[in-house]
Amino acid sequence: GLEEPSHVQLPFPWMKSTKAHAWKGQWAGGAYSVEPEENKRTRTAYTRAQLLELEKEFLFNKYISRPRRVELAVMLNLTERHIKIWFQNRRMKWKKEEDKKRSSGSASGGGEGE
Amino acid sequence: AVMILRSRFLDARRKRRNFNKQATEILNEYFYSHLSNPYPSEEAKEELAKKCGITVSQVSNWFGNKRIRYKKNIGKFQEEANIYAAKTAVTATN
DNA sequence: GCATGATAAATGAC
DNA sequence: GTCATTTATCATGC
Repeated sequence: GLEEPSHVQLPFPWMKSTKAHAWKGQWAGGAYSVEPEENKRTRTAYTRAQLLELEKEFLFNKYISRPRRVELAVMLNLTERHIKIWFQNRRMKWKKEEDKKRSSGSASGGGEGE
Repeated sequence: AVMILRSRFLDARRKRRNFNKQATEILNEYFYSHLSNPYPSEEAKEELAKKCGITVSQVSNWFGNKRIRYKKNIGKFQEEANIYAAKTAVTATN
């Protein structure tokens, strides 16, 4: 017969996917009815040329203006949203790198380099 | 259509080394004793980092990976969950 | 051959 | 806008 799970793992809220749940039902027959793969979150793979241009622009300034963003979007065949998000992520990365430099140069220890 | 080309050159060397068994032990203990909400505060992350001998970023990476991989396949981690559940009779009520 | 840590798009809270 | 996080993907370890 069917074994009854005596202490089923509670489906805590954090275990639910926020958007585009790409995986199949984990507790099917239980609490949730997870849809099959709908729209998988697409991860755009930027080309070398695109990244090069973006990096160049970032070197020029960390914040991109709206007009320039439109221009760049056309030039690189990307959406404005792509550009916007790329700059946001790039700034975070930059900040992290700067943080690392600072901590590495001052107080004892911290040399986490290669 | 969005053509996803695999032009992944060496953007960065993602060198990785596995953590100590002891570090993994500590991280897992925290994870399974806070399974209802496995999101350590910044303070908790720092403490874990110190105890494990790794950086705070590495702690964040570990929990990020653990959460997504756990919820993607809960069954796979059931055995591990039982082990750590028995190991720590701790109040997980945050 | 998958397990695992790191990186980077993409999302969402604020 | 920042920023922690999610998610896919990558590179490595074993």
